[in-house]
Amino acid sequence: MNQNLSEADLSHLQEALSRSGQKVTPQRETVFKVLLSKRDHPSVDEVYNRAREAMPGLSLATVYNCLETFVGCGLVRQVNHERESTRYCPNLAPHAHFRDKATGRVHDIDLPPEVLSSLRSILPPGFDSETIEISFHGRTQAKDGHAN
Amino acid sequence: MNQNLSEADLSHLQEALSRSGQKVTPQRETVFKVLLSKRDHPSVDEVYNRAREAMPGLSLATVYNCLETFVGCGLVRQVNHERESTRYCPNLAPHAHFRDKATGRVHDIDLPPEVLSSLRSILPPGFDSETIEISFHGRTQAKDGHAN
DNA sequence: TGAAAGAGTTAGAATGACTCTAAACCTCAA
DNA sequence: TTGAGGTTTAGAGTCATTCTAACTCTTTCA
Ligand SMILES: [Mn+2]
Ligand SMILES: [Mn+2]
Ligand SMILES: [Zn+2]
Ligand SMILES: [Zn+2]
Repeated sequence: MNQNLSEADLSHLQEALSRSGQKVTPQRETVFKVLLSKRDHPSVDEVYNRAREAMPGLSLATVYNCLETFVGCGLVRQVNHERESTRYCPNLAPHAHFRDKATGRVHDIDLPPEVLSSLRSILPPGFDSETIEISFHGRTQAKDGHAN
Repeated sequence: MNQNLSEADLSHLQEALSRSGQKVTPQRETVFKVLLSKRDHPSVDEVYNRAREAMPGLSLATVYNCLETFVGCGLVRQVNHERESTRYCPNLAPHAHFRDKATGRVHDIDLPPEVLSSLRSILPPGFDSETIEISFHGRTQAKDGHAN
């Protein structure tokens, strides 16, 4: 949970921010690192709590601001399930989400191109989709075993 | 927007409610009728406003209660898009939702069985899904023409 | 050097969809 | 009649999120 952002991750951040005229700041680095180091779709509060370990003065408002900024420049995706609080996901590959009814945990489900296009194909003419959100809800067999 | 519930719709309501030990009431009939008569995925407030035309004394709390009851006995589905307020849908066939970026309107998109099963097939072993939610977000060509 | 500008951060207030509470209301069956 | 239990209701409460306005930091250039 410590260690700095890798050179590659930092330039990814740098790149995406400057593309929309914004700057890398210590707060943004910290929040981004939190998202990358444990990809369990944390809520704002979870991000806040984790980030404060590295940067105790960080405010909740800033965490909201950073996350909004990241979403705006395509660095992370928001994940919503029903009316629960919004979670954040730095996985930029096309994927669906599976929420485990029992634990509340959210898992990434890889979305193969052919499934994605079969989905697009159900849209009638005249419907141009920019984003698709797919979320499963159910149970997982408890053969987990790893921390995370 | 007036006219009573058809015999068939009323017994559908009756049936579903009694299956879970609950009763048909004038409020539930009114709210259910609102959902059936304009299937545009209204929010709670929209349902409330429409329902009060037929039943002026109806309270917002009761609308929340009725809708929760209907969801509980499988008469309607909740539809969420990002953090917007929850909308309600009486279409029980498997379908996805398309939200028009420009108008905010939500459209039903029919979901063929083969697409549904291709979706289920992306789940790794051990993941048992009870519900799938699919929502598109984008624009529609304005060749509408009908009221509703 | 030393304002001034502008982006970013912060604490706390405000918002709003939703949920809860407790009293009133109904219906039905002793 | 009475009362049990489901339903409805107004209003209070909750909580994630957004807004506001003051503060800080960095950059620009007189
Ligand atoms: Mn979702
Ligand atoms: Mn949705
Ligand atoms: Zn994800
Ligand atoms: Zn629908």
